[in-house]
Amino acid sequence: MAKVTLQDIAGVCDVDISTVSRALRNDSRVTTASRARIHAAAKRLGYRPNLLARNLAGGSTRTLWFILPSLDASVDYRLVRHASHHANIRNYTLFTAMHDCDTFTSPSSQSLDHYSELIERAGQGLADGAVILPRRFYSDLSLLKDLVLRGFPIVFIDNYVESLPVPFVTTDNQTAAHELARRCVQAGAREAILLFEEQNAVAKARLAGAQTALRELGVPFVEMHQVPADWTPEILGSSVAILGSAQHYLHQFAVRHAEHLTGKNLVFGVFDDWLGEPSPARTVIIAVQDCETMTHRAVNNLIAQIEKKTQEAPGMDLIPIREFKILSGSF
Amino acid sequence: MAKVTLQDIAGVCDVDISTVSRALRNDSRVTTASRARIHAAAKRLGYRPNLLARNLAGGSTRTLWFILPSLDASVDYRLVRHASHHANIRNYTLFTAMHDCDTFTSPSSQSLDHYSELIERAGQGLADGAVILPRRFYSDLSLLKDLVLRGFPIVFIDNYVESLPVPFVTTDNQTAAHELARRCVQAGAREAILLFEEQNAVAKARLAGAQTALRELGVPFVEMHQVPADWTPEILGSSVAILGSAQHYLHQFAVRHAEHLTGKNLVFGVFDDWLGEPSPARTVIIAVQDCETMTHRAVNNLIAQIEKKTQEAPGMDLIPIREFKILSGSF
DNA sequence: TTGTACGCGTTATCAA
DNA sequence: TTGATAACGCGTACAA
Repeated sequence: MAKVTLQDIAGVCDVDISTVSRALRNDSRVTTASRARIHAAAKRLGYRPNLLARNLAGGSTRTLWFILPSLDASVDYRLVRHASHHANIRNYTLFTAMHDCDTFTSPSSQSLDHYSELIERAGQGLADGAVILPRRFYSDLSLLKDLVLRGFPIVFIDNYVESLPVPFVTTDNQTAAHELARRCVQAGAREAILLFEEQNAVAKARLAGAQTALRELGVPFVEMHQVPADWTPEILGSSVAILGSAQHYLHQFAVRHAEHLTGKNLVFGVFDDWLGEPSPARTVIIAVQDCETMTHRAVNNLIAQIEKKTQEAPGMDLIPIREFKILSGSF
Repeated sequence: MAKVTLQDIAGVCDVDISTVSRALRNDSRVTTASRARIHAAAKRLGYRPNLLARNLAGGSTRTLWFILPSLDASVDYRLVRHASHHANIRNYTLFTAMHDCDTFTSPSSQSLDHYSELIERAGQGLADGAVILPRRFYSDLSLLKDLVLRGFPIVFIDNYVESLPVPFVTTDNQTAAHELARRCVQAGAREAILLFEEQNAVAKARLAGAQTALRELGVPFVEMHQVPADWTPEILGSSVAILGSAQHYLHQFAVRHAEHLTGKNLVFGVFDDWLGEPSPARTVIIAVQDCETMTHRAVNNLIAQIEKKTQEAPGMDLIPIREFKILSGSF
């Protein structure tokens, strides 16, 4: 790895290092002749600018980080994809940093360490700002709080941490779940099972939306995080809707209670994605989040913070669902 | 974003900047007293070391890049996860860089630009080495070739580019597909449809393995990338195996030919993952790649190149399948 | 149009 | 044990 520097080129071309620097940046104040000569020499020697040095001198990296726990849900990947796209448009490079990557031997502690380390590094000059997707509540918010207080540009996406004055953009989950539940009933369901957990803001909003819709429609439902003691699957009627945040939860639940669900007329209501056949449901209704708009808003807000150096008014940016898809079996 | 530097701390504590540097790195040659004083001041002022400067001075970033087109297949995510884990163990930080993130308006050119940009940046001081997953054949290999020739440490994973002398690690796809086909026949299939494309090394190896197995067992098959002109789905018998690289391809094929497949006794053979019920198949046999071993080998090889500064003997490291899973329907 | 000199923040090598 | 000083590679006012 012989590293070629501006100095080396300067030596070969017999000019000063600063002339080389200007020539390679196509500064108009350099003779066309020597500019060509210098470019040729640079190419011949295999010169590559050192980004560390350039960023250190320039005071900016034009780099953003997208910090999130994992990429195992396809919606996460879609967010990263679109965020990267919008960052590129604004002439920034976006890097993905995941902090649940290291949860093999000792899940909780390792993961927390890795999370802290990322938050820590974000403010150490490697990035100009960060989009953060906080999937759960972190026990230790001090590092994040420090970062915010020091004025490091941050935008939350999808989920948020209530106690921090940071702008965030998320789906209007309550309205989305309301509509999703309504459509499930419209598709024939006469009772419903809600699989939304209560532990994060997103699921909480979805639970609230679905509850409201079902109450308005007079459709009875149970929530699986607080199953009534006397409830057994046997009391189910023949037309049931099951709503949850991801295929994973619905399928797991269906398999576990397969004996009671077989033969029923099932409608699944889910967010973002469904792979394969709807089975055992007759129909799957999918609420697809608008990842493109979400990331567009998030990245623009972040860059505004960076370039204007002024914190955007922190607040919630609620994005509507992009579309509702209906999936019916082919067999 | 008031940036606090060593200089600021030095001013407050009335010592030299180099003493501060040593104190904060817990160098034993600093008085316990002043070390405490300096640490306190650093904490009070909210000092964060600038990683750009540190890496520039130190000549190394202890950072690896995992460059890949996308993360839409779950196996990709698993590779990144494990690679990050192994990098952390060796005290490196691994970043994920995707180059198909930018394929919305003008797929081919944009994506190529982004790919080139990443390859270019990898060698510009931001990383010490890179694990590269080349999903397809890139039209322009010159940048990559340059990087290799300049001695930048690289390891290919999963797929590879034949003309480059770079070590790579991949699954023993031929043996895997051979076994997968054998198991499908064992599960009752009397003929087979192979959906492996011919365009990349991985699929080619899988195709070859499956072909060999089926010939050995005397089971007739068709390849869907070169369907015989006179072939129509109607000639299918009642027990058919369909083999492909991912759920996506199998399901798409099944839906397209639903009318001819309904009622048949189907066995699916697939790699890595299957979400939801096997429907329309009776059984899905899944060949799960050993991502942990693959990334372990790749990262270790990469770090060996970096630290010993000697190119490891380039060659193919073939990893066996981790396990074969069998998925049967619950309904 | 080109060269000089300094700054970016940190580490490391000398003296003292 | 500490302080001065030189790298690290590049950008850029300022002077020539």
